[in-house]
Amino acid sequence: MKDISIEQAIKDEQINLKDIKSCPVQFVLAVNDALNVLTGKWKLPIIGALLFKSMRFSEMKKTIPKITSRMLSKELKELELNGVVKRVVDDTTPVTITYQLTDSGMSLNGVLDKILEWGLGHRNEFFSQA
Amino acid sequence: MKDISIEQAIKDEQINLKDIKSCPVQFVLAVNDALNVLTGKWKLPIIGALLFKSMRFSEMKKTIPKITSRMLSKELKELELNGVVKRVVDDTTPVTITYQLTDSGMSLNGVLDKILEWGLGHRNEFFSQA
DNA sequence: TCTGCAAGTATACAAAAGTATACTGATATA
DNA sequence: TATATCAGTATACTTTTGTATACTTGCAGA
Repeated sequence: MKDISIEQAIKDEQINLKDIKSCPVQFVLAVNDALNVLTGKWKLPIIGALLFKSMRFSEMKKTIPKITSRMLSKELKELELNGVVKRVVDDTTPVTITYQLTDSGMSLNGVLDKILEWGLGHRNEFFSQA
Repeated sequence: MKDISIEQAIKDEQINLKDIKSCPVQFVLAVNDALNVLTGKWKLPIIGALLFKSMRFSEMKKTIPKITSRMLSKELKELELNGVVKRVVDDTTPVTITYQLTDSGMSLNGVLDKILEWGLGHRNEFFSQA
């Protein structure tokens, strides 16, 4: 068997996603990446805001209810470090700083759709039997 | 406009998932449900184990490296409360207790696939440019 | 009777995540 | 000159999460 990447193997359907949930390190790492990007009290509101449109720090503070400067700053740094958010410095006077999602960040939209779908289905099932 | 459920509206494509990420309470709650079920250090290992097969407490302890009784117990209770895990008491002597995923729990498989997919794509993009 | 498993509980502690509040330094506007 | 905005930092504190370790009750087998 040729030595190809996991991603290629998946594309080629040599590996079927459903059958390997309990498996290799790379997969665990990938899932963890995704969950780290999504968890904590403020990640979702921040990503949600930026999915709507790119914004400046102060605008985000107004948009996201109850968030403090400290948390917004902290979370934005983390998201930037994880390659989900881009901090763009525009060379006006005074400088304008804009936060926007990277391509990866944008593609979280699909993940969130799936999560939302599950959540709605789950609530239906759960509350109908309870 | 008739008064129909949100889920129906989505099915009927009167609402498009992409356009309402920053919107109604029900949606925020649903996404939160899903994330609560997935976050914390041990939720994923536990769900992963149970996706593989139903298990008893002691078997889970052996299967999941480093988890303590306290954490396993705590997390299982929470997952049960959230309708993701079922605790089945089998009336043998002595009684046998088995943990298994509910239908909702099983359907997390699809969500995890999507998350995994994003994680792999993200790692690719991220490490190729760094 | 002694040992050990099963399915946890109890207590104490450490570390991570989040909150509250005040402050900066540079620029812009009244 | 006084005030306000922007893009954050700094410090101290509380809450939530997770760890370590020991213990419990009921039964089974040697």
